[in-house]
Amino acid sequence: MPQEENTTVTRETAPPADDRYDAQRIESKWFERWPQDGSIYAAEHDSTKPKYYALEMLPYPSGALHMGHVRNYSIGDALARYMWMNGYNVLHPMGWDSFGLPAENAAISAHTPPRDWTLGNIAKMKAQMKRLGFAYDWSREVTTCLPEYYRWNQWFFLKLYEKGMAYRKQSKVNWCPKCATVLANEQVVGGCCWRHEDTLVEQRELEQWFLRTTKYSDELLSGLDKLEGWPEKVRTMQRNWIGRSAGTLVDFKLDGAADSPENTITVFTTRVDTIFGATSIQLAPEHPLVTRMAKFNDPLRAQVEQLVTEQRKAKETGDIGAIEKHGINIHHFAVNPYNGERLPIWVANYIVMDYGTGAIMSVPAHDERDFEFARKYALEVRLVIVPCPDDPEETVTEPVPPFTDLKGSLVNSGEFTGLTCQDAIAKMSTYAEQHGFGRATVTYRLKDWGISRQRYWGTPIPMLYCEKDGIVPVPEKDLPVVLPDNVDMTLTGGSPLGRVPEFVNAVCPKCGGAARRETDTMDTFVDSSWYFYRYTDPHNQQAPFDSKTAGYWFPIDQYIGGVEHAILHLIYSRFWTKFMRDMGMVTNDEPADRLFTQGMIIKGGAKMSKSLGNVVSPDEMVARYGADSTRMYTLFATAPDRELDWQDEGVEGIQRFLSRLYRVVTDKTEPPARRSNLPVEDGRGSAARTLQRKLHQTIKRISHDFEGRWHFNTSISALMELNNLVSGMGQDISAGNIPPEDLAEAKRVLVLLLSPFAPYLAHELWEILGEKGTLLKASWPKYDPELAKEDEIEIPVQVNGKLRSVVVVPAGSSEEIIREAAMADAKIRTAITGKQIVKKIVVPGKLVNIVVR
RNA sequence: GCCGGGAUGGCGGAAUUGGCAGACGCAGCGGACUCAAAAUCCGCCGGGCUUCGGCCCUUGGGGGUUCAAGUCCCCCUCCCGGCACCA
Repeated sequence: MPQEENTTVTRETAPPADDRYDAQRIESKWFERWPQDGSIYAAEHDSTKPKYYALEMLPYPSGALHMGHVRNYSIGDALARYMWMNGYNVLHPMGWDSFGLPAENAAISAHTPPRDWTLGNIAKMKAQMKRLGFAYDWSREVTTCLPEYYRWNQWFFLKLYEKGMAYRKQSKVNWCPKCATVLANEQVVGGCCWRHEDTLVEQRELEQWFLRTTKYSDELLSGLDKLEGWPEKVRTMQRNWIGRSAGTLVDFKLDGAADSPENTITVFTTRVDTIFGATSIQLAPEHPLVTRMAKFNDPLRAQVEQLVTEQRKAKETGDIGAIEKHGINIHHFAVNPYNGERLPIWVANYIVMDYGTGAIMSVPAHDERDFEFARKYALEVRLVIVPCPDDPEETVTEPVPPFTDLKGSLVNSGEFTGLTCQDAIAKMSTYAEQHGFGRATVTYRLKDWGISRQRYWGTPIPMLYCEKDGIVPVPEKDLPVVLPDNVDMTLTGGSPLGRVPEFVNAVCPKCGGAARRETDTMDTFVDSSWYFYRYTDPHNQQAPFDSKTAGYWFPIDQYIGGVEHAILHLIYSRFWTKFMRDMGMVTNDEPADRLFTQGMIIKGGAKMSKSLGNVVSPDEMVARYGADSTRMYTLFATAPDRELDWQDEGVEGIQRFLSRLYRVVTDKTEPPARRSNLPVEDGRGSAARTLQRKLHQTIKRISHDFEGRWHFNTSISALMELNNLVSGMGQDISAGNIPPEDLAEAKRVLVLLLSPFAPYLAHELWEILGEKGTLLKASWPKYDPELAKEDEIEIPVQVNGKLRSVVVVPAGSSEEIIREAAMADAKIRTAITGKQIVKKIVVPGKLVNIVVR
């Protein structure tokens, strides 16, 4: 075919650019038009409007956004936009959790200074966020690795130190050999490092800085009950983590030894009521008494060491719950202070040192583990609890051990015989206290937070060590202690900062003599524990933030992020808020009123990962389908809290939908000047009424989704239904069955409802419709419940619970009318012919069921 | 072992209070447009039977409550997440 002809054909058939939805054209146009600093999304300083603080968890600047981020931020952005349209003064900020190990690793492998690497990544990711059209006020951007921010970490550390909430202690700590640093308990997952899931964590003895999180153990726990806007799952995880356990401490004296603290074994038990059934004492292999006794006893030491090794191995591999119980009888005895009985002391592999006191009383009759152990070594099983039946008539039979039920009463228990278990626990604890050999106590799994890290890329801990004055805090006026540049990062052990003399060598502020700087840096979870307060007052030079300003914005109305932070970040943040409250900096008890945890994204049944090669890149999706389609798909594929199974074809589907919507809104078909079929009375024929009803129903559904369940997948379905209806009404429109103002209203509403999900296209269409005001602050449409109601409804008619017909009646019809309509229906008459009607169930507005025999 | 969440067409999922199971989308099939293809538009689309009127089965499995169960109750299987000899 000749070249010229071909060109002509193309010109004639290809529609002008504006007639087709062209995501790239529209998105680049609006990208240029929206200010780069996000100033159109700025919160108002002084506002009579109600406030709304919408917050998404800030990312670590790894170099590129992944789909999980896109999902997280698409949810938050839709919410923020919805709130703006509802007239709220919205705070919607973003920042960078930018300290941390990957920057150091990059420095080693790519010879790029951590700072350059990090800031470069931030620039890339910020550009991605802007391209995706997220509505952030960038003037409030917080970057935790900059001195403007981390100086306040140091300031907080000084305050914590002043209040005795930060302290230094020597202790066994978790050490990840790959990270070459200490980890908090929260960062150890199944015995392995949270960042290196194949690397076992070692135990090392080190001097560390700790924050006294345990001061708030009780409040952190009880506060969970009030956090009704948090997922039950997260609250349960935190409860488990805090691990409160009420029990009794009981001192057992070593038989035949001098009366001294070292010769006392304190056991922790939640069931002191069973103590008359104790037949041995079990110690953890690492218990101090065991260490002492084994010191000059080589055979025993060898045996104990084996138990220790075995226990550690089991702990590391996570099988501690499954190891076979065994132990060693060390041929010493302890005295039960309640009855003076001598109990043999054993060392057992199922007793761990880091819970309770590392010593238990073994009650085989009333504890499954003790029972298992006792059976192996043929130890005595002595019943001291019998069941209390609910029905007093029931005869009490002797239980089969191990009987662990708390619904029982005591037997063979001296003066406590006859008491119920609950009563006995209280009375026996008091008894122990009165006689000086024990007391009621509460233990927690939650430990103080070790924050020292032997790494470079973190906040320097503002402390000095002076030969003369000991530990001396850096004076507030000398903050920030700036992280030096040009630090050798190669992994030779010890803190990299320790190899920078200009940093280490300092002057003692007390005596003016030489002092050494602390060379450890802070755990990066310190940074994220309070960053959201800084957003409210990001440029403050005098304080982390102004209390009044924070008081206006806090608590966060909605916090959105991944469930992987359910424990770590969210417990530390709650702790920090409580500390700041007690300092008088804030008045709220909790940082966030409501929390939402979005589901993971998977592809082909597996988590996206480089090794599986199933990673979907946001950049690629945006280039291929546009930001609107990409974002909208993450909301459409499933409800936001569920796992999302990624399918590229699904994004195409959304793109097709946006194309159809574009066509519907830009369609120029005008109704004829003279209207034909419009009834005079109510001004609306059935087609017009159908459109009107659907319009109001759609506004209702989407508004409800925002206010309640957040099932944006059904919001988008509703939008599709509305769009399908309008696009199928071409004939009615050209025939003049739809009043032009109704059609215009439908298009307007369609664009308004679209805007939280697909802001680029919505802005383009808003302009095409000739709307003047900014879409961002246009009013969210209101629905009229009357107009949303159906005029006629279909009532299914069942016979014996099986669908046999459907009758149409006016909405709101009485039971009587519906019954008659059902009975008059031909199909129903056939179905019930020759049968006896037993019952007719008519549920107005719902259905009819005729029961026949 | 304990706690939480889940299982619905070929696929992702809907069904808000016990009331027509399968909305919406994807894939597939058929048709229109086209020389053709893509794009777009229209129609069909859980399974089985059918005399084409319909009939029967179907929400992981088994039992129950009810006129009526995906939804409530009891038992069981599997999957995901958390905790775990926690004394």
